[in-house]
Amino acid sequence: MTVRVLVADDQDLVRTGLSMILDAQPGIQVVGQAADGHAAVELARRLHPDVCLVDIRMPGLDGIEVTELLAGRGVPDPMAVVVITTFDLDEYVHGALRAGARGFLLKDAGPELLVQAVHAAAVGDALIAPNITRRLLSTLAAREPSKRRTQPIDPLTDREEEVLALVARGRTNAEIAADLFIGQTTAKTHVASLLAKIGARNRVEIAMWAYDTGRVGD
Amino acid sequence: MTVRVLVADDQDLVRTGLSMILDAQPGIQVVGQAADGHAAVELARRLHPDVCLVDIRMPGLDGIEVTELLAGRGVPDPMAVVVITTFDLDEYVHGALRAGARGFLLKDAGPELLVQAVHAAAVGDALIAPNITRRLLSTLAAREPSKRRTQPIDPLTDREEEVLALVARGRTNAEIAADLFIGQTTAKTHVASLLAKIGARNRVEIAMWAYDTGRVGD
DNA sequence: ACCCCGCTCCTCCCAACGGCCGAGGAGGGT
DNA sequence: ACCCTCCTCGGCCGTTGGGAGGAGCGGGGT
Repeated sequence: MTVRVLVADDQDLVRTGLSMILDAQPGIQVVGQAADGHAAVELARRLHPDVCLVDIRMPGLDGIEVTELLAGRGVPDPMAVVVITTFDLDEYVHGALRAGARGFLLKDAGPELLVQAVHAAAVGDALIAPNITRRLLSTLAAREPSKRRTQPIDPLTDREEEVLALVARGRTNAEIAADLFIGQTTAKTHVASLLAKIGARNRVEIAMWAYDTGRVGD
Repeated sequence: MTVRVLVADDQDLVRTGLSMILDAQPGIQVVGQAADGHAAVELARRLHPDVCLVDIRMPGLDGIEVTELLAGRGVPDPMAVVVITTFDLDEYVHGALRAGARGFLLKDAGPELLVQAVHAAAVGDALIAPNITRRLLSTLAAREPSKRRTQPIDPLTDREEEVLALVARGRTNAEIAADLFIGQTTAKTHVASLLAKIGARNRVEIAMWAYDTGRVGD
């Protein structure tokens, strides 16, 4: 049950350093090393390691592109990729996580964190360095403050919620009627109720409200 | 430079257990314990601990409400709150993080993780349990895949971008015309171009597209 | 000089939308 | 029994939206 790891970093010292740290750990075995992105992808596909530890700055393919290829959406057999970098840049973090990374570390992190991140990735979990997590949380929180802003006013009925979802998806009254097996008149009635309750002037404002309150688009 | 911690949990055994784990740690001192939400808030405000460790399930105020009061937006002197729970529910996680938590742990986590989370919170960082991070990442990734999905097709002109923004905000053609100092006919022309370029069937779909591609709502 | 493109504006037409009125039936609460 | 809410549906009517034409003007590129 040892975790098989592939280490990819273009700096020889860093790469061997990381490998030694991991290899010294019981339960972890470094099965391959790569010095550039292309080699990393090729090795990963050949060795099928449990976890790939990849640096962002690499010649050829950078770490994010490697992650995209190994763990991105649409990849048939996604692998666990932990991204590591020297530079604490938001674009790196977002890029890596969007690409499907199962972990993100800075090189100034301690060895314990590295080991924990590898183990977490191996079992399908993900570990992000605490100093990065903090900023991630603030952007995360800033992104969804709503849900209370315009909500206090109204309890929507079940039917209205259904209609709301359809309106917010751009369906016409006729389509809504067909989807819900009701007459268009009824569909119009529900839409009218929504307009009144939400205080919207047209269905686009209904859609906006749905997005802002998180009822759609999540 | 010891970290002063407040532990809040309604279960006596768990609370004292957590306290003992932390107190046994060099550099960490438990300065207070609370068995319900109200006591936690009151104690926290009196003792000003460096980190508050709060359970979610508590009588009176639950952990999320406590977090909101101690670290929420609008709080003058926000404190570092680490939330801990037995139940791995998405609503808990989102609620806690939105409330301003600087950490999130499950009770089945190891003592090391707890200690690391406290230290991270103390210095302003945040640590989230790996098994939670993983799901957090997937919802995070699912939320912003766009920006590429429907974009490849069309370069919008400057004017169209302006009209797009207004359409997505629910303005009528007449209002758009007034805002941009153009005739409504022209406004309609731009909207028609948008419909064609984006492939939308009505202005709600234009608004949807605007939200999905991140041109509005960020 | 030319053409292409973006911005502007026009007309005609019909479907969709939204406001306004009313009304009946099912279900829960008192 | 009564009331109240929700869901269902009808008609009328003015406004808005969206499709299909065409057209003039200015700037940049060849």
